[in-house]
Amino acid sequence: MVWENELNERKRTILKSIIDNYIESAQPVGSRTIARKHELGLGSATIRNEMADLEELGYITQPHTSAGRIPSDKGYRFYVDNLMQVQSLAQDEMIRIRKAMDERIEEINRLFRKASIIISNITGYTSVVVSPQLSRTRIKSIQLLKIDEKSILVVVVAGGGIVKNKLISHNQVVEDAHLAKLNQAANLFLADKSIGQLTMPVAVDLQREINMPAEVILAILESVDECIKKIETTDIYLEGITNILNYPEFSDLIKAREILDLLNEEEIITGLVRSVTKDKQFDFKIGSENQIDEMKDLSIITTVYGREGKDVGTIGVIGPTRMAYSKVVSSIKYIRELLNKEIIRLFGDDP
Amino acid sequence: MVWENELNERKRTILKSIIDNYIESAQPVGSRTIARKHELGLGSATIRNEMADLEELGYITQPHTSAGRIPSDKGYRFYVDNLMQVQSLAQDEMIRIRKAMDERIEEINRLFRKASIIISNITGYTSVVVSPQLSRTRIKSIQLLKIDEKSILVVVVAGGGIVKNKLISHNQVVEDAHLAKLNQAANLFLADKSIGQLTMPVAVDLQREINMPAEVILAILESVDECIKKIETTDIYLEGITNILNYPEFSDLIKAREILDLLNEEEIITGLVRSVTKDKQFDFKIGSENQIDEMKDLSIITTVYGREGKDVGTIGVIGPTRMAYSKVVSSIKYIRELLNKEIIRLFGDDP
DNA sequence: TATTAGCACTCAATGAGGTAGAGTGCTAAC
DNA sequence: GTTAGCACTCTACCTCATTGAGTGCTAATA
Repeated sequence: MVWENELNERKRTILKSIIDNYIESAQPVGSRTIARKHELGLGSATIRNEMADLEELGYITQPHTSAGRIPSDKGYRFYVDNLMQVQSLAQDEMIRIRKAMDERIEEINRLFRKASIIISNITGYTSVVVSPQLSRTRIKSIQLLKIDEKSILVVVVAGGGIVKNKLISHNQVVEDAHLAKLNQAANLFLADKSIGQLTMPVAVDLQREINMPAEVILAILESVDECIKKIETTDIYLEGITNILNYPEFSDLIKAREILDLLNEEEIITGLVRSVTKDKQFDFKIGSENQIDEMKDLSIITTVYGREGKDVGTIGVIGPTRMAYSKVVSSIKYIRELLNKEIIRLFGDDP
Repeated sequence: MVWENELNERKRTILKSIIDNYIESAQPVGSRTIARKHELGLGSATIRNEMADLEELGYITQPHTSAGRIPSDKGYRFYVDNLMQVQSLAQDEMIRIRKAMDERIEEINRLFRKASIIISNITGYTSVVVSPQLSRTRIKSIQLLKIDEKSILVVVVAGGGIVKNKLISHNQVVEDAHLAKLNQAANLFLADKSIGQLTMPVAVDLQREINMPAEVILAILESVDECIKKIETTDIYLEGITNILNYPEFSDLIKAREILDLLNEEEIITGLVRSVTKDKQFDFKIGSENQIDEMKDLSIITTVYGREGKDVGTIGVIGPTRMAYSKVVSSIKYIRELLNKEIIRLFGDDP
């Protein structure tokens, strides 16, 4: 791994300068550029020597002999770990974000989508928001409704305005009293947290009490389970996918298409994003650190949001490895703050 | 418009040959190619003369003096109206589609998504499915559920497994009896088809009967209305958006991005697709026939599906003007057939 | 010993010139 | 009416030379 003290102060300054420059210009950075720009009082030759060292250590590379240097993944890694300065957002950007978030949203899913859109707008990259994984302790109520003679609607309600339902059709007439009984049973199982273990025997037991075919009972209970699973499933909100086409590193059509297709695979993205981020920390996955080959020129920055320790979701940005890391971090930080406020407003003091 | 008899038999044959060729090769088609390929017994010079005529009439154009000809929008229009031969799908493709559609789906929305995916897979273009606009006569039941002391869930169920709901929070304790009354009232309004006209006065009227604040009553009735509106709203399922990157005419990054962004604007696509298609007919919008400027190199083929005369949705394909029109038509035809069967299975004999 | 000026060298990018080939339009002959 | 033939046009492609940014190395300097 990166040996923290491998680089003296001067090398760090030069590396930072190279990376900052490259992030902005997308062009390999030469020694003269650094000498001129940065007031180090050093000549370009000295910087050339340092750059040769940095290259040997693997922090930067040369596209070809007579070009400047570009950061390697290792270089970016050192940058985000040690060099990057994160300033807070400019006042006008904060205002812009606040304005966009202003509208009161009562459905939590729409809130996530909105947050995602704002992030991609502000950063210019692709944004990703993964909803928190809600535990079933969050479920408030289960209801079975008779829609007509031959169909029953299962409704499961959780905190935060989340409602899932499933309609079941059968060819048995179900009596109201029986349905009420089943309703009770389902809620009981829920309290028990054991609804996941519903099996045929349980249904047979119930059947003794209420005069309904075991299949119908089973179908109903399975639907309840399905709704609960839906609540427990995380949703993913990706926005600004086509933004990556704005960056010169993806001007190759074939590569661009590959990446767009990848970003459209929600499961893959979910896998990539589900990081083991510690509370409030930012997690960086730079280029090839994302195992997947197609991601070798992309970085992902993620962090968690939500009420501490309880149900946390992930929020992040996907962009080229040459990403404005500090800008992205400060943007996410600010949006997370607003998002958390909204979540608390919506979920209130639920367990 | 196109003067139907402007073209004699030979010109038609040549035009068809040019277009078929161009659709396949994406290369301008020269006179020799036509002379060689097509057994017309004509020399290339004769065909050159005919092509000059066709160009003057506006059916084909030349990218530059020494290139072959490519069809103009007018040429494509004549092609789809008069020349195109639609054969039925190859046996193995039918099997492929049937296999993909095989899984029994109970939720109509998932059915539409699946159909959309299959179309884009089979054709290689972007597919679009717009769900039918359901009229409120289709609504089966409205239910108001008390979730806890301070929240009420509105559930509206329509045919085809469609369920919409909305959760309302308030700071009034609502009694069960009152809720039941409200429930009745909502269903009454529904039968009346006048729920759209709910206004404050109505709520005040209701308030006389049941002891609840007018705001709460109004909020509930408004939510009912909102759910009904959601049911009446069409959904759109776009798949295979990135497919257009496969075609050489969009190898220009800037143009590609423009088109991808356009395709991501669901409202615009809905507008484009909502055609005045007559029953069962296919509707072609070729290139600049789609008013929108960014669409000038794209064509849209749409048709309707669903139970005749009742609630029809739109199904279609968006691709380059150089599209395999006949292949697309036969694919859509076949998928529509399967889709209709499923719809009848799901909706049964509802009104 | 650290720094730097100077210089030879490398390589991508750019542009000019030249060629090949696909295709056309026109003319004259069939 | 059809077509062979030919001059012409234009793009695509190749090659070659030039430019300029940037490097590494060496020798001189502080």
